[in-house]
Amino acid sequence: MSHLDPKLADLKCGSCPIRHRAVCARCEADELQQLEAIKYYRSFEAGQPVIWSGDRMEFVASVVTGIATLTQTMEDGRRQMVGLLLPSDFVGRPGRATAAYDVTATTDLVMCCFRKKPFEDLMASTPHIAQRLLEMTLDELDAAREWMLLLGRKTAREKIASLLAIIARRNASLRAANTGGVRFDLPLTREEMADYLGLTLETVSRQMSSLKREGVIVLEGKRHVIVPDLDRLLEETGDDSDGGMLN
Amino acid sequence: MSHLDPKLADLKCGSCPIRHRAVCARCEADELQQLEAIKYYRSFEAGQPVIWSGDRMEFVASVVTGIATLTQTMEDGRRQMVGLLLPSDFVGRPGRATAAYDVTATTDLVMCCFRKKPFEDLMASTPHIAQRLLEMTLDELDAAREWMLLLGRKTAREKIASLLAIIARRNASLRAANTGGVRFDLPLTREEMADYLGLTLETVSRQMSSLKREGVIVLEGKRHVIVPDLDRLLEETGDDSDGGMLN
DNA sequence: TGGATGCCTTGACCCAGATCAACCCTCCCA
DNA sequence: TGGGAGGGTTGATCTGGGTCAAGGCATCCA
Repeated sequence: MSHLDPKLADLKCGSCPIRHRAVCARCEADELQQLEAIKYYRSFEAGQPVIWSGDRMEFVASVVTGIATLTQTMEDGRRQMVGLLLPSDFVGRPGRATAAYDVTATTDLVMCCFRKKPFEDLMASTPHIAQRLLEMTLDELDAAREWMLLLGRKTAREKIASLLAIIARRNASLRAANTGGVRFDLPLTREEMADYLGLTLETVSRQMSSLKREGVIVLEGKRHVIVPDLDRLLEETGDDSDGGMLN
Repeated sequence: MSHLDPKLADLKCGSCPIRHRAVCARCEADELQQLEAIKYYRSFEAGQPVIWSGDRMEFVASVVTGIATLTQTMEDGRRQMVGLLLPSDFVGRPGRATAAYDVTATTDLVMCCFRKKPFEDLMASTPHIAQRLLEMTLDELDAAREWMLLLGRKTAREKIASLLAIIARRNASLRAANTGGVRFDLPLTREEMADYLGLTLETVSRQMSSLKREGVIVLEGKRHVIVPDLDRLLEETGDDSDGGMLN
């Protein structure tokens, strides 16, 4: 769930036909060749499960296009989303045999998979890859910790604003013409938003309505969001105004 | 905040006088020698800050003895603890110049520090170290995600029980004589527990009283906890009964 | 063309946990 | 030897967000 670094995202990876930063960034010819040999693509339709918690997991992968979610479920059905995988994000854990979370495609999804065993071997012999993965994992850890603050201490309104701000940031390219605003499609249903934010879907709906009523956002249909003034939205998140001090 | 692996924790690391698994586990003679050259110890008294969010951070480190916390604070003072560092846990991020969280010693604390720049150089030349760090970071990420479920979906009582269970697990060696129980000292004040669990200190106190009233725990003084029946406590956590399926 | 299904909204009510406040205990040191 | 600071408990009350329930609006097929 690390935030996209545009420089890395735009690296075209040698002969790899699709842009993604997961493992290829900075990779050199022979490493790349070895990666090519063990990689394959899989696609999923919106709504399909990628893997269930506890299943054997024979690969690690990175998202090429589309969006997937990681969720945990308690026996009584309470659900908490613990990660949102956007293009270039990585799933799977070298050294672990089974999946720890349910992974689901929320939109149509293409993933670039690497068979786990050869990937691990490759990692042992090429320090670049372990270092790159370490970097990405540390980004994810930071994102998870930011999310802990949200879950533990923010109000419902701040949670919604924070989620919108994150999606807006990842879609920063889609600026509304010549204004300080942004527009984007929500990739999540109200229920999925609730699962991510530790709320109920009714509360999500009410807070969206409230932000709309007060002009912080404009809704076109249920899913398309226009943020006329990004700073106004950021004020609602409860975060430090300076946007964080990562790196 | 990864959970202690007793096997690794007990590795005595070559000439390193103090047991900790942070970087030394499995290390070989020359790597070790290089690590030795850049390491030094620092100690802190209970309550002292180790570093503030935003400060320059010239080292990475692992906890040798004692307990430290990672916390985030919002401008209006709301606080959320995002990590609990127990002996053998690692702090700091190669490749980042400033600290992202407040780090505080909650008990007397000894840390084994490595100067950052030479540590990064060493990491670049010795794949073991990056891989070891990756493994540890993935453990922390899992722990963070488990905590997200707690913060987002568990009740106050389940949160308290979960925290007690985690501390009990890390102190599994201190089993109460010949019973299925465990005893340990709480390393946190009620307020720190609250900051960790996303609650207020009053709620923490009330739930502790309630667990005590119902015999799930016995309190000797404010801080010493006896868990007469660990399974009974685990039932209160809301978690899957099978204790998770890590690895 | 009409109902069924999925997704979303809104209202009425309730309750877990926050807030506000009083008080207790223990340790410290003036 | 007393008072004050730090930590903890408990009670009374309030409220944000959960729960329950009704209905709206697309889209999809029969």
